Amino acid sequence: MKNSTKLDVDLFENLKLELRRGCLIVAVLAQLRQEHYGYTLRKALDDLGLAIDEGTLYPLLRRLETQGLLVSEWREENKRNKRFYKLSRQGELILQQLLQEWQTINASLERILQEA
Amino acid sequence: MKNSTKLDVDLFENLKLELRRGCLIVAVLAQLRQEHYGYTLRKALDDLGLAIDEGTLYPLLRRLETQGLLVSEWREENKRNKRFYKLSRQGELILQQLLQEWQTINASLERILQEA
DNA sequence: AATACATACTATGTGTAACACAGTATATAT
DNA sequence: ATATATACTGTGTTACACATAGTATGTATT
Repeated sequence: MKNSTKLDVDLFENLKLELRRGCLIVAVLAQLRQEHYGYTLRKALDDLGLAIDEGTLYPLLRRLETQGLLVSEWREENKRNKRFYKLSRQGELILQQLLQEWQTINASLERILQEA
Repeated sequence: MKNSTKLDVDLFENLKLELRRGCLIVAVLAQLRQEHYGYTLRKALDDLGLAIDEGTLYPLLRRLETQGLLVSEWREENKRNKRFYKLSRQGELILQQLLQEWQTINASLERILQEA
């Protein structure tokens, strides 16, 4: 029968996804300091423990390119066409700022955890 | 004239908000190991460097209660009625899991950053 | 040579939730 | 009497993830 919608999905899974969401953007930007294309980028993140669905990663890449953080090139490699992405100049700047924010958040969370 | 929509808002601000979003949930849950009401919870988070808009915090609290992670009580204190929230049993469990996930993400991000 | 599987990306619909903005209301200070 | 801080509620818009499905080519297997 299996009639599962987003509603039945395990509550913790959803919260975990929400927690990852913002972090994934940082992870993607950081990875793209070196050129990658979607498929291997996804594998790389997966290996690092940051699994991301195709239907999430590809739209994210396009969105980040639209926002000017990435630049891409459609190129042939090993007889196959692939879209290669890498960080733009602006992307580098934003990445640095986001990493700083990340530190701040980390510090805040650690302070909260020490409270109780 | 001022015709600002979400689109004109500074790009970095949006990304920062996205990064915070998931973390805020963890921060809120962690803070609510001790009872708080909305207003002081917000101030506390603000002091920790995790500023959150009223229009974001209150709906979040209601949502987390609906999901069973928080329990609340409408009570008078200093001649004013306030809604006091605290972590439920299930909330404690979820918080522990989310903190674990947080460690994992942190470790992954650090590995990425060491790469280049 | 046919089939299956891995690779690689695209397209569309739906649901959720943040955020902007505005509103309600009481206590305290000036 | 008025302003300000406190404390919460309500509504609409926008944006994005995720689910799902589709397209298409290369390589390995039988």
